[in-house]
Amino acid sequence: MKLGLEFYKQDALSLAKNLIGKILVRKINEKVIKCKIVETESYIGPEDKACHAYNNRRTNRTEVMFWEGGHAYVYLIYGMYNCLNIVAGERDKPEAVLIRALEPLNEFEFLKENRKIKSNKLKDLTNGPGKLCRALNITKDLNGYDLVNGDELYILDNLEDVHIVSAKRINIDYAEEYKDKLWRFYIKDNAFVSKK
DNA sequence: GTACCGATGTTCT
DNA sequence: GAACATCGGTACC
Repeated sequence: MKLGLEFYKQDALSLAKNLIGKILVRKINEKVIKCKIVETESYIGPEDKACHAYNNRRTNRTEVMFWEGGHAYVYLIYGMYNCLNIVAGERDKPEAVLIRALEPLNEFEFLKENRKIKSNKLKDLTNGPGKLCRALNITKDLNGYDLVNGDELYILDNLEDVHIVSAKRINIDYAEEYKDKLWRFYIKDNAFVSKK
């Protein structure tokens, strides 16, 4: 069953944990690509120095984080890669959950064609935030997309039991006392997690 | 296996 | 002009 508005209205920390194990669905033309979410990170403005919306910084880029939960926040990083976030919580509270890694469940050939890399390992297709966006053709066109009412990108519930562990977030050394927060979550021993 | 490096563009100082 | 929530290739163990 598709996750509804109430699910996305929880705070980013709970949402990051509760998104683990859920099924991300990407519809492109007639293809319906399904992937299990195996790794996430919380970004909680205005207090979090690692968050783009730290100190309530509200710009064209961060605007979507201020929207109601259930929207996609997609931004460009290092000039080459897009990153997909799920906006959490209430309107005017800038919180989001970064999707860091996915486990593909179908359409493996489609994902591989999008990635254009030498590796033949399935896990190399989606074990990082920039990689999974390229594999699923997620670009800034989807920034602000409505995951509750849209059908090109949405998330399905999954009742499967998962063993979640928490860890420090990745590559935010500039965030001072917030860099060591255990705001990253992933499925223990899952091969598709980006970093142990 | 690890280490380094370049690619690339938007945002903010 | 610098920084940046990254990645893939190459070089070397």
